[in-house]
Amino acid sequence: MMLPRRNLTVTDSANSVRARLQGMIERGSLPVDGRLPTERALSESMGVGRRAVRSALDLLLAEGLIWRKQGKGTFAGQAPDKTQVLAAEIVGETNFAEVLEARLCIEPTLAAMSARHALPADIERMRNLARRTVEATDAESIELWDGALHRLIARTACNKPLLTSFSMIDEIRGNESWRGLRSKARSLETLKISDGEHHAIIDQIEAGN
Amino acid sequence: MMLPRRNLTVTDSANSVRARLQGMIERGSLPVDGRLPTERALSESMGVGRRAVRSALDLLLAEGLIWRKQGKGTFAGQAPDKTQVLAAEIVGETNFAEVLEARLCIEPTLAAMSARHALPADIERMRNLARRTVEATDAESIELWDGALHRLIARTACNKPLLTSFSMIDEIRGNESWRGLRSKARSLETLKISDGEHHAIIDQIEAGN
DNA sequence: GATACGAACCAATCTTATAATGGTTCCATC
DNA sequence: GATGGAACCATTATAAGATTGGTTCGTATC
Repeated sequence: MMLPRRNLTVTDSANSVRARLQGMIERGSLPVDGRLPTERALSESMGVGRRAVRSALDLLLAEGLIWRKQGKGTFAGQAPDKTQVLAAEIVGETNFAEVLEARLCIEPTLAAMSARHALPADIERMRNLARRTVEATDAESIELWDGALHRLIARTACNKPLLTSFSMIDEIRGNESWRGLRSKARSLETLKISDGEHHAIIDQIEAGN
Repeated sequence: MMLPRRNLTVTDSANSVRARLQGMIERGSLPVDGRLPTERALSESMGVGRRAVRSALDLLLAEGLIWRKQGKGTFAGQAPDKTQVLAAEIVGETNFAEVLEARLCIEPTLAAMSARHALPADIERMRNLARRTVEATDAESIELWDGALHRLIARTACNKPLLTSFSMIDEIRGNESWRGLRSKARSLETLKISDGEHHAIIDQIEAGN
């Protein structure tokens, strides 16, 4: 093992740690709650400084693979949102048209905010999700990838109140009892917001508009 | 098993306690959180048994004047709903600028929806609230009436998901810890959205735009 | 004998103190 | 300049004790 190039110093040890952590995450060798070892524990077990561990975690955080909370810990996956209960309460007091209206109010703003905050890596992931959406064949897969794209845009908008609102509305929309309505709405939606429009939106976000 | 005619007998001392408690509530001689003394304290201070106190509280509970929670206490008014809980959860994960952005996203849409659903009586109430807002002198009153106007517009929009989002964001905005920031934001806001603009908005809603 | 009071207990919550964790800064070393 | 180590800060978790509403039982007083 030789590493003569000291140029890549920042990414050198940190990226090694990142790779090992990513392996742990993807191997699923974590507690059920997805909790990672503490930074100090990782620093000791991997024989590197805590700074390198934090750099690695910063990378994983930017990739959306983990989330952290001071005083709580580091966890794989996405931060939990407590919007389910609220959504379940509302789902009986509204209808599908209202939910569509609400989405049309919030999502364009989220996209505009995302344009101001999204990182190149985020754009890359958006394009991947848009590609998976158009490549998907069955209705369930389309909904899965399309939903992931919308959630990614919402998350990269960096506005917690609006993100929570979006999550809640998205929870309502995803309600099981509206499966039939969703498929009908999707056929309308795919006519209007086709794959090309998806990429057009992402282009706008990338351009910062 | 046992529910004979305790109703009549208990009402004697219990009803007396109920009256005194109702007086306390309506007189406003309670802490800001509306907390009532504990059952044991009331029992001692009023010279009756704890059972009588509980009967009195049961009556007030049935009347909707108080709410209770085991291990927590007895409080005047209504129990906080889930949007308040959700708002309290995310108030620590956001900042004032984000809340302002979120409001600017949702409120214009709510006004537009209100224009499609508001009744003449609603318009009348809006004008009243706008008048009270401009007539108010101290900052606290302005905030009170202005908030009521915005909530009325949100309610008359007839869109439950968006109304819930608005309520949640409004709860965050009203957070106690941001009192100073709010007064600063208000001075900016009153410059832009003056009383004239309030009425202009209401005019638009009345016209159905 | 019915009712009310006091006491005790239970379950949920609050309060407080302590420990743990992420976030940050500083310093010594290479 | 980068790395590792240490210390400190702010937030959260955890555990123990106190508080509070919910419940039951025994006794006394009428």
